[in-house]
Amino acid sequence: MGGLKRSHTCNDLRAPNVGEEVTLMGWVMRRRDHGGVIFIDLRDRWGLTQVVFNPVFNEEVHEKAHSLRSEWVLAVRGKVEKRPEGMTNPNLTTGEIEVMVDELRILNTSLTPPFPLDEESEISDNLRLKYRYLDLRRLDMAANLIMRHEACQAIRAHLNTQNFLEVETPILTRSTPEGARDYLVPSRVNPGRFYALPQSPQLFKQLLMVAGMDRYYQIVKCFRDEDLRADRQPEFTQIDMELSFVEEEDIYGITEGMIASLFKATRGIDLQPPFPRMTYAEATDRFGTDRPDIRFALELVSLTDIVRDCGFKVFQTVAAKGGMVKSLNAKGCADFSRKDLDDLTEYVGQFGAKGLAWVKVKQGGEWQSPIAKFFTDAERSNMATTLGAEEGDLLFFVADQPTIVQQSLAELRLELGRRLGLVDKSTFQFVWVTDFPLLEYDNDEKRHVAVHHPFTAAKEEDIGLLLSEPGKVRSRAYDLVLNGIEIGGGSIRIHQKDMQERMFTALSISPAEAKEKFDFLLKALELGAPPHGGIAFGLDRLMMILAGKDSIRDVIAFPKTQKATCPLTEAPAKAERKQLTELSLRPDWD
RNA sequence: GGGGUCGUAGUUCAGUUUGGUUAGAACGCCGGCCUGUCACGCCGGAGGUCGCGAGUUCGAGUCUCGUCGGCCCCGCCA
Repeated sequence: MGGLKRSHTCNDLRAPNVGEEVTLMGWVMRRRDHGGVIFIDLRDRWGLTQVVFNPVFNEEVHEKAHSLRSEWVLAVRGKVEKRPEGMTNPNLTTGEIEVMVDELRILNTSLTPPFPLDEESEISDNLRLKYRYLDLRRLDMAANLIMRHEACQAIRAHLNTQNFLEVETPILTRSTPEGARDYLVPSRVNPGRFYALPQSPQLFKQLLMVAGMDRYYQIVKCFRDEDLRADRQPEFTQIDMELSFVEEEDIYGITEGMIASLFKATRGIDLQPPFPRMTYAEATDRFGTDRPDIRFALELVSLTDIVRDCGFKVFQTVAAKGGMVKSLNAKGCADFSRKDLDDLTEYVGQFGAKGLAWVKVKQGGEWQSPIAKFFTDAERSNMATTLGAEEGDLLFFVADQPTIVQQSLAELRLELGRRLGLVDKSTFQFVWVTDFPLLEYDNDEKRHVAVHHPFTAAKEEDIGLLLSEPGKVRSRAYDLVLNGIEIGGGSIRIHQKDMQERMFTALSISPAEAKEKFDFLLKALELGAPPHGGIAFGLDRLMMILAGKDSIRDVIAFPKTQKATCPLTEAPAKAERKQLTELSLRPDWD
């Protein structure tokens, strides 16, 4: 750097610095060459400072500055000057000053970048990821990483005051059944054996409780080999916590404090814990989902009992066969066009709904609807009352098996919320969802599987039902939902060996299989395991929401494409034959 | 595994509906002019494997089939 030493960043200098001699280093963001005076916006991670090359001030340096181009790396030494009257830039934090350059060092040149590095241009994801180091040089992307750093700092600071211990757990571990597909790593020294990358540090953090660590946390990578989404990457980061001698209320309190300090540190927002709570049963009943967006109403209304004996065969049959008829009232939407209704019908179709019945409530409460004629006056009036229907409203109905009704109406509700502008994007609405079912029946596997995971404790009063009516047992699991997005979940764990064995039985995991795969856990549970529980948060999703982005890729430095590739490194790549042989792998491809 | 959508200059896009002369625009880039700009301005210029491969046709950016890739979604994600 030619003996120059940086004195300030590009977001440091203000009016009080006028007169100081400073040295800045950074990238050429933009140049405005007037033939005479030349302006350069110099950029670093912190911001922009306008540096000026004036031939009257220093002719030699001005001459040299003509060659400067986008993204060249510079060191400039000069004097901070107050901008002339009327020339300040209120859009820049450094807009009151500029640096009159007396010495210019070109630290590196740059090819013309493959895409503009401003904040406005929308570049295709492929190109952004291929040149991610350029993409991240953009100030808005840098801001995301900076905010993520601040979030991690706030989390650590808060948990440290609460007597937590940060402990690392293995990345090379063993596959456990249930849950997502594992990433496998072959073992060279143990031919035919494989490590699995952790889907979460679940068992290790429980073992840390058995070890007496009492309060553990870790900001840790987790791996799941499943298909990607805007909010799902194959490797993602969890804020993982576990606590001993606690029950649900302790977890809620600790994490509400942590989330509050996180929001304060990153966005300056004062949240008001405690967050509202809702049981799983209530959430699915009112919103059709276990992650309700409570920023707007438009709740689902059950009509199953009302239409059980009605004249409309579709509804009647569904009700008779144990299905469900639910509805929602889109207030004031009776002016929706035929196309709107067709679009929405198609929309709910992708969630399995075979149709979307609708009613437009006209003058005097009269029904305009293809299905109006199937109902008696009394039935219509009964439904209208239940739905609070008024003139100008649009009523939607879905009749099917419960899972389809709930999901399609939950999604229809969100879609209507978006279309009608019901969502206040500036608010953060948290809700704890509690009392999840412990188990659900899996039609493919022909057995019950854990809704949360196999180490989740059942509610005391439901334990008796574990083997007789497993589907009715409620668990001590909880999720934290923010604006309709699941940002975290956890549970109070099973801490006694016999209870864990009964759980495996309920899951149709044989004692032999349990011994083979979970012997280490069962042993630990009979060697003084304390009562414990915990929770884990999706850091990427939290940051996505805090940064106001639609994809977690925007808050991850080097994310992967939807096909789980990295355009920058071109991972995954082919392996050398020799490497595979060393791993005792004999591929039958190529 | 499935559905949708996009792929044209370095970038972002128009052109594809209804096949037809030399594929356009803006920004960027290159050159010239310019001493107060801040998305500087003005003048000029260069720049194209229309993702790839077959096919239909006198003729394909445009139609058909296949294929590759980006994105969104369903399934999947304890």
